[in-house]
Amino acid sequence: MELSEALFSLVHTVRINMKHEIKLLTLDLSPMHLKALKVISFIDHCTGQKLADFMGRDKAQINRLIKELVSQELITKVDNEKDKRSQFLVLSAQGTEIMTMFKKVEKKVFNSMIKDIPATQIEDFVALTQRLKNNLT
Amino acid sequence: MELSEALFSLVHTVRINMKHEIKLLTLDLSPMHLKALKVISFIDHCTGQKLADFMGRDKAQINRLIKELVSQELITKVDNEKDKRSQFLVLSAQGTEIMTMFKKVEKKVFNSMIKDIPATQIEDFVALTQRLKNNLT
DNA sequence: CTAAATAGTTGACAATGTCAACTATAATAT
DNA sequence: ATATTATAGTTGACATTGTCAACTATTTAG
Repeated sequence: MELSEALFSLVHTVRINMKHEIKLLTLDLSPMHLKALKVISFIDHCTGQKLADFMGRDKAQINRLIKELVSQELITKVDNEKDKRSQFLVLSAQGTEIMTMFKKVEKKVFNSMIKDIPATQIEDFVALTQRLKNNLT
Repeated sequence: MELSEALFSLVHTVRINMKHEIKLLTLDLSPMHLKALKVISFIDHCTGQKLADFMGRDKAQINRLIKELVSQELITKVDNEKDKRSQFLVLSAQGTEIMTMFKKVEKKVFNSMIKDIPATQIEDFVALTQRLKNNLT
């Protein structure tokens, strides 16, 4: 089987599983909001612009998304002293809690995925994955 | 690095690259339409229902998507003699042409990704990818 | 210091996604 | 065989998400 097909097929299956598990959490959060929260927690000193760039979306939409996350008290905006045009997005206690739940679910899915594979083999796999990524960026 | 992070990060980078390359094709086709076309060419004897299931979307939306692809003459509907409720979706010559271009772009991205990796290592990688997938389904 | 670039904001609108109701056909259980 | 239930597709109304262009405030470059 081709690498492209194998890779997309795996990720598709992972996504289906994640989607199912996340539904069980009944988070009352749309997929976009959850994804944004994830990216905010992932990117160092995340701003609206960085979020828009990473998600490959229009900044208008991202701006509204941020407003909603702020009004839901999942994130707060912190002034950037170095650049007064922008503000940093940081998770609130509640936002952090949701990300913790999310990561738990992610771990559950990935653990069942690697259940019978030796750790060294997974380490090699991760190493190659990173190498492949570096070839593109 | 965690497997989940490595995997999502790789796929994210691949998607960004693919998106960029596809833009250069100036296909005049929305992302959804292209994705649907891809799934139709991928799934054996694809019907509207199968397409909706695979894409994890509402069948109402999928139905409209199909109508548009038909009116753009990228696919045709073929009656299913075994089940008169459903019709098979098949690519037209033009739809096939677009998929050929798409696969070419995909190959280009993946080739630059694996450029310096021995073929046997890629084969092992693909094998493990499939094994991981089977652990989830 | 001026001009160009960047971060964010907003309004208007377009594309995508969802829900519920409906028809036609098929599968299942008496 | 027929009544019941399930499935494939279709449609209208509506909700969410995504895009474009114009604008302000700040920063950077010439």
